[in-house]
Amino acid sequence: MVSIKDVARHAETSFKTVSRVINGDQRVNPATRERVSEAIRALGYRPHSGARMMRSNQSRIIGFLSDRVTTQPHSGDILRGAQQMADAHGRLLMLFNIDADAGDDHRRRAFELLMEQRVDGLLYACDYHREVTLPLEMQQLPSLLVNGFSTTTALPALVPDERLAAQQATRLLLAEGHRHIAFLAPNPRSVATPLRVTGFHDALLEAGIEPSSMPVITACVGTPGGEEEYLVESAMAQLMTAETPPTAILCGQDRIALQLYLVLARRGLGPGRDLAVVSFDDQQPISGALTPSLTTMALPHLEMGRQAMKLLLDGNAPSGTTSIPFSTVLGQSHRHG
Amino acid sequence: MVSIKDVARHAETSFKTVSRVINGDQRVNPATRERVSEAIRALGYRPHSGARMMRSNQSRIIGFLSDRVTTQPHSGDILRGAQQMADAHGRLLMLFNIDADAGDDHRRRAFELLMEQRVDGLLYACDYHREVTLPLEMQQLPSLLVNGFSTTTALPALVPDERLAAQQATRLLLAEGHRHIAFLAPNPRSVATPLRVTGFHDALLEAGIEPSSMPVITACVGTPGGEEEYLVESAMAQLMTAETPPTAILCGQDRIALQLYLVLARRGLGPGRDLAVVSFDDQQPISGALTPSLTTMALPHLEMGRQAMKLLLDGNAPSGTTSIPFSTVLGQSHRHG
DNA sequence: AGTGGCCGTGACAACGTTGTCACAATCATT
DNA sequence: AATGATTGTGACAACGTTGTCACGGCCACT
Repeated sequence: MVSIKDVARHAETSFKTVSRVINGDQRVNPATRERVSEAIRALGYRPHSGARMMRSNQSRIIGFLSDRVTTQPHSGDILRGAQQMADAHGRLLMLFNIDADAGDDHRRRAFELLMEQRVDGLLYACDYHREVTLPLEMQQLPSLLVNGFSTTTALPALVPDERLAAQQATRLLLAEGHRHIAFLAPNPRSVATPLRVTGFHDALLEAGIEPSSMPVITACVGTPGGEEEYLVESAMAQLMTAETPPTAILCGQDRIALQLYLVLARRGLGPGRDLAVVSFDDQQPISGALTPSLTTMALPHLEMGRQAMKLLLDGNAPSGTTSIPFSTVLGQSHRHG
Repeated sequence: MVSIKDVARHAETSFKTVSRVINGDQRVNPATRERVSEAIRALGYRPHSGARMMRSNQSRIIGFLSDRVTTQPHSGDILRGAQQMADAHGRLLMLFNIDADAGDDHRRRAFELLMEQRVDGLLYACDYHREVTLPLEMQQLPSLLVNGFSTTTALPALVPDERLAAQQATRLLLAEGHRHIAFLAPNPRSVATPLRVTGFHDALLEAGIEPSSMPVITACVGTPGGEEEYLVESAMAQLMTAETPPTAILCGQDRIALQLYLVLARRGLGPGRDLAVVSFDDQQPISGALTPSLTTMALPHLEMGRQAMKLLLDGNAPSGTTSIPFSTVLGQSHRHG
């Protein structure tokens, strides 16, 4: 492999001067600089990151510990956002994925391997919004938690603003004139669920509606991130036979919305025509395939990834947990019937 | 940061002996070895990958160039599989994602950055099965293409066996006794489409059915991997009013199956009851949420990732393009009505 | 007892880079 | 014209590790 000394020989100068050119040092004669640049091109020289790392004592690498991020389809955007921002700051990403069945020692080993790479910082990303127990060693270097929170460490964390998203989604339906809105709530074992219910209620209160008068029905049970079962059929049967059936349904997640579309189709009802539907998450395979197009609150995965990396690199992450707003994807399904 | 010399001082030996212990050299007195191990633990020593890299002239890092892999939800499993296998072989993964809007120079820069890291090998993964033009420089080091193929370079490549999957899916329906099967074909601009049609026809021929007697209708148009539109409603209208309507539908992808479920629901028909349905891809958000459960041919993303990494590390990748079989996910939807 | 081989250990150089210091040449200042 | 500052350049050490070589001590042979 061609080194800085080979370049120096070719450009007939000292290897130190070559180093200066590479690092953009101004105090180099333009003519010399040109000779050196030419030699670099001619020889196809590439700086050796290992040597640089040793001298400068920093790697310009950020570790990305992904807690099953690639398992759940849509959260991969966290990774994408982080990578975008890392690249914009001239950093590289070293990825280590931890699978569901992995124990605590596996995670510790992953951490250890990244430390051996002398990563300048560490992002720990979860597949879905939940609590995690982190290796305490993570506090040894600049670290940030994405899409999760930890009560055992004081690391800064970024999570989606579930409450606000629910509030905004509900406002959307209220603005269309709906006064009878049901919430098909997601898995009660998910941390997002109570927050989304709160947001739902907050919006109702704003509009002067008594929250307890609006039905909240659990439409998904099972293990979050694992095997889940949907109860949309029975929930809708219950709702539609009530004294005052809802004119709008807030679905706790896109999978529930998908089920709802099917139930409505079987009943000859059209979303956005006979019944307004708004959902959460914006899981592309679903939201991109449903017709009429689904109005959904998109999880800010990309944005969380970007922000997390930015905060990490700027070194000014606020301690504690920061909530990132969802973005609203307007489809046809929330329209008034 | 604590170095090998600090450990040596603490263990009262030479730093060379410490190096031997770290690298598992057998010719070290057990007592000394124990003293050194103890010192390593006590001081929290971690080998410096940069220094090792420089001496040994290899990084034990594999570059992963992802051509929008994290954009399309389900293909992230390629990354996951590659990481699993890399870890099993004591390698780390350096990730670089190229976004859709990025030009050729962006890709070349990504390659250059990975080369500066002195990666020992390179995986180039595509978000969906398609042709790519690769930077020719990739032939400078062991590289492998995953989920795509290149006609401009001779790099080994792994792709899903679309033809076989379609053949197997069709056999499944034939085994249930169906003799009138329609294929709702995916995007004609996708490379998978003609291969899946061929597999469909191969299975029909095996069963002694004239392929041209079975309808193949395009049910998805637009830009593959981008904005797509589905034509399932009209396709089904056409099929169900035909002289001999099909008793089974082969859906070219899960998104089409999702649409089909909706169309059938509106017509009061049940998949797996009134009409058999088999699909492709196993996009979890869809296949995991549909009821009755969808029988679908799962894209071998995880397996391709694992195999690609294994072939790369073993250094015996067969030249040319290798097809990897799908796996069959049996649900209820393919049952006989 | 003398010879050869093995075992455990250490001295030293080298990998490719950057930081520190120094030096000569040029320029601006007194 | 002498002095000081600046500019361009190079010599050298150092980062943390591993490969090469060599050395002393012990054992098993002749």
